[in-house]
Amino acid sequence: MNIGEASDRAGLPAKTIRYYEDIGLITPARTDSGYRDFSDTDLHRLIFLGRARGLGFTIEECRALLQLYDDKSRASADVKRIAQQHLVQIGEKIAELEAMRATLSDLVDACHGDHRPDCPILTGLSRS
Amino acid sequence: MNIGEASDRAGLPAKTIRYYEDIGLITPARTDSGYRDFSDTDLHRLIFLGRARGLGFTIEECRALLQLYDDKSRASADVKRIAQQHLVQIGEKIAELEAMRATLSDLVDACHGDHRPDCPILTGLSRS
DNA sequence: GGTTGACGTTCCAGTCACTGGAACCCCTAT
DNA sequence: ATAGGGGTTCCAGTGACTGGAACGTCAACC
Repeated sequence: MNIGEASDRAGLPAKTIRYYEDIGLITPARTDSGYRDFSDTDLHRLIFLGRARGLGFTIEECRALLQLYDDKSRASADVKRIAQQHLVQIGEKIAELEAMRATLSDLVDACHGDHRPDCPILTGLSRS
Repeated sequence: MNIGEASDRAGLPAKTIRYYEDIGLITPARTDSGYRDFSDTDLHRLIFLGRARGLGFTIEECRALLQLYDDKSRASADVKRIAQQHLVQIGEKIAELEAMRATLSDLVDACHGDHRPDCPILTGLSRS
């Protein structure tokens, strides 16, 4: 199949697929005229990439996961370790955002939000 | 004060401060020899920027907030609106990360994590 | 067989918010 | 005079794409 169909079926923009080839995550075949020709295996890798990226894995983590995916003798523990590290990172990010939300929420609550120029949000942001 | 002291007192890398000048968020004076010369007002703006960025406001949001900060006749409602929009965005991001965490957590739980090659995480990522 | 239009190709530049590094200048102390 | 620790500019790179230009290919229709 060519890139349009692969794009539809994997749910990834064609641009992104070309980019993934550029950085060596996939290596689709080529037709005589130079069109990319995606096999089912290529498609599966693209779907895999879409999911893993959707779960917030970085490209390099995806590369590592794909290597494990290809490696028939991998230990599932290797995969689990990567996934668990990533879970920790997600947790940290959530905590960070929740701290932001709490701080900003306090500032917003303190702001009367009318036409007067006095604003606790700006004061809160600038106090040293 | 020159950039090193401003950097220390604002808690921002000198590189970042130069960048902020580049994109017009601050315009410190210059000495005869070309060194940047930060006033207290400049420092306050830097602190303001550091806080706002720390709360996840984008540079353009910071620019808008700084304009409101400078505008003696602003309405606090304008500031509140920006902050509330940002709160919504933070909430969305948290929800997204929590969905990721749930999915990935399920996959990790399903993985026995031993030396065997069979791995539910990889299977889960590739199933279409 | 010619034309149209959708699809494909490559390559370059831009995004966002910095960050690193090179090459150079200035200031103070010894 | 020199050494060092500042400062300066400018260019390039990050991550993960995305937009656009300029061009090639394919299938369908007349």
